[in-house]
Amino acid sequence: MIEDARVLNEKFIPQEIEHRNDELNRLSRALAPCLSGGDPENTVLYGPSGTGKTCLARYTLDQLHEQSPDIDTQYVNCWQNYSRYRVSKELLAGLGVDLTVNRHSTAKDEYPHLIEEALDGPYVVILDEVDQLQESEVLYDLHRLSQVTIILIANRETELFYNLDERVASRLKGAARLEMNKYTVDELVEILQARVRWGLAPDSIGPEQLRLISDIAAGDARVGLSILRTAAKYAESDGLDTITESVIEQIVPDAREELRKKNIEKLNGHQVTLFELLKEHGPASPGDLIDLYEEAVDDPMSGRTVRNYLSKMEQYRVIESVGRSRAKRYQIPT
DNA sequence: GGTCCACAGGAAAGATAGGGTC
DNA sequence: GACCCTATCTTTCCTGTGGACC
Repeated sequence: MIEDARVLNEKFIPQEIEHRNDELNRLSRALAPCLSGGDPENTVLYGPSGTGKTCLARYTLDQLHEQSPDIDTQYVNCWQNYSRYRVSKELLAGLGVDLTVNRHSTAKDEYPHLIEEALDGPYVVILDEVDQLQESEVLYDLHRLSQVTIILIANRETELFYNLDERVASRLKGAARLEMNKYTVDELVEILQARVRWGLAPDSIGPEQLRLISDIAAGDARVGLSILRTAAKYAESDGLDTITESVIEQIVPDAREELRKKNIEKLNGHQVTLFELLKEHGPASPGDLIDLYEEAVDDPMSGRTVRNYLSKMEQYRVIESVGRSRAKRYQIPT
């Protein structure tokens, strides 16, 4: 049934972007001056997860690079690369420079100079999940480099600017803004139809089943793709010719679990213990959770560190919190 | 309204690891 | 090998906030 598994992967960049024509045109226009030696605009893309922000940005950069191979581009995920050092390292890697060679003898203030030295023309970079950056100075560094154009991707615009250093925020206020809204059911059906055309055998899933997946995904293309991918794998392993509604309903919990597992893999041992405790004991206050954790492990981290862990786990969407202050409880998302 | 307590999170300092330099 | 420098992680201390209770 599965003819090209890559197509069903959320990281796959399609040949055409569906239902984002306006956003695509605006982003292309903002970057177009790169091609003529002009002054491109920095851009902020924001909107809920699964609305195609990353896909749109990467697609646009691929097109730009295709039109002019002299333009360097780089994608950096700030969730994994949250410090000034890590972002700079990725940006230098995009220019063919390995920062790890001099890692322990390079002052942070030297990073922008190293990037400037390595530049040989326009450099367009995507900073995905930029609201996860812990050291926003890197944005200040990049803003000062005239050859660098940045595309910032975040879930909420207000949170992005709220967390930024004042001087960085004021410099980015002039950047172009593109808001990406959730897909409608019809739009998501068409997006999934295209993936089915490219990646699955003909007639392996009908429009009614795709509509059911889109309904369940509630405008989130990432969830929709995960359900489609899991359903195709399930049907294939069971020797079925088509993905039926009962298959879809059966695998939805597995598809959601698959998405959660990807995030759990990013946790350290202490964080996994906290997750398991929460799964075992149900909703718990931070204080109770810390008590349980201290009983469960031989060499526990301090309460402050555990709070940092819980905060990070919430950002990973592995756990969620309800209530505030004393009424606050952590729980596993349903 | 005042007090207590739990919680969140910032700041500073300490510990550790590891590469560069002499 | 000793020392220096840097990144990263952790801990301690502290302040601010908000709910519960009197």
